[in-house]
Amino acid sequence: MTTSEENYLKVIYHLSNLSPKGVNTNAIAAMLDTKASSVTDMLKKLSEKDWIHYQKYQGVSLTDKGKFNAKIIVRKHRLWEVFLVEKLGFAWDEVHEVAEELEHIKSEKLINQLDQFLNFPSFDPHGDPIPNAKGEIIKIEKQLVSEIEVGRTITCVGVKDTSVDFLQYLNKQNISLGTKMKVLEKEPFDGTLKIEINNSVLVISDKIANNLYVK
Amino acid sequence: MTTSEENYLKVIYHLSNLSPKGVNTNAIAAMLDTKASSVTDMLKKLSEKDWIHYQKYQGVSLTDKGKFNAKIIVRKHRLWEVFLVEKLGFAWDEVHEVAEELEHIKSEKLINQLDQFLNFPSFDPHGDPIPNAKGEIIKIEKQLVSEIEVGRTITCVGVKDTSVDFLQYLNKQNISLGTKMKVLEKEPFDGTLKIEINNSVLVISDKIANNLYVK
DNA sequence: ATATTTTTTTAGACAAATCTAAAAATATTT
DNA sequence: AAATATTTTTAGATTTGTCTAAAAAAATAT
Repeated sequence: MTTSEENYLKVIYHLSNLSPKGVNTNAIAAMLDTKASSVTDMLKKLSEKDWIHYQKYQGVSLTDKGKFNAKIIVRKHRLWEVFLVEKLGFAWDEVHEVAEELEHIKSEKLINQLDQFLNFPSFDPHGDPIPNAKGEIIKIEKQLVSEIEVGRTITCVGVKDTSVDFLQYLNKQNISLGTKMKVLEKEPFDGTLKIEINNSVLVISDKIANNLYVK
Repeated sequence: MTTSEENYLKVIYHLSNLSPKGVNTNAIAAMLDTKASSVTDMLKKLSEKDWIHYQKYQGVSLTDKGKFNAKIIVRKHRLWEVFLVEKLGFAWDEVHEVAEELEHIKSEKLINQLDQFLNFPSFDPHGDPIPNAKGEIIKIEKQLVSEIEVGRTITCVGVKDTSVDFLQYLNKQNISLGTKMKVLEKEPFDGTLKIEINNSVLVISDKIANNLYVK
């Protein structure tokens, strides 16, 4: 399995969660910052190897084999992120790029020993679940801040967007996994929220509220 | 710098220590398990980038820039080997292949944090010195067992050959870094040695004696 | 239902790294 | 010093993953 093939599988896996009917060529191209024609070429190859169901013009979905492979790549990515943060002192906004490279290292022993070394973590530094060696994932119930009714007290358990910009915004506001907050007020017009954090009041946009998972 | 370019630099670096006059195309091809014509192609490219001195038919040597880059790759390789052995419980004969992949991960922060995490080790699991971030290497005086005169007591400090076969032979004989031994007898005909290890006597071939470093 | 727009695919080209086969340069032998 | 052998390079082809431009299919709008 080449690095390129792995990247396609991973992207199809992530997009499948959003559009279970079938993933579009253009969506894949956008995620991988490449051209639709390149995607079509690769889809043929992945289909050849029985990792995706592919019919011209119909969008794609992962086969069981493909889904398992994708989960193992996600597992590797997230375990390396834990390693970078817990052991090497990286911040949560610094890990993605490096993990993108590390996830392609090919050694089952490496990843399983790493898992053990990290004490079999269930979640990565962004609150995303880490598949185990069999590809199984723990799903926890979590909601976006935007879905919480006024008055509830909640705990931050993850982020939807993992971009550097968003993570650094959260750093600036002293919000991290485990941070407790209370929804004070909701503006119906634009979805802006007033929340209480660390005994002070913060106004957040609907875009922020739509990218922060809480419980 | 591509993975392929990095592998060429590393091989030229290692071969330069053996033949300081200039490294041959064929020698590089043999080390990289590729064809001489492929090597020539790459040598032109590396020369283009000012990492090697290259003149047709004359063999190559590293420029200062090239040598520095090579040392950083070696640094990465050896640090990862330490990580695999010390933190993930790999045996010294299991680390090479994985480290060959890990050495190509591109992040200065990663490698310097890893260095710190490992407590700035000076030697890798095979006793080879680890260049620091500036590319500086500590050289210790070490000799091959084959060069030791009869009667001396010595300590194993490294291996020349790092192949799985050789390392597993040493495992089998309970020889590792730090193992003390005494040269009891030398057979002039074929270089076979009798040595005392852990209060028992072991006969080793000249090939073994020529690949074990001691002090 | 037809026209228009958008999405997807095809056809053909390109760059990187490799290969084979043949030519050129160098080294070795007689 | 000439003949032979070895090493190295060149020329041209191949593979992988990508690209552009154009064609085909599907979706949307009129």
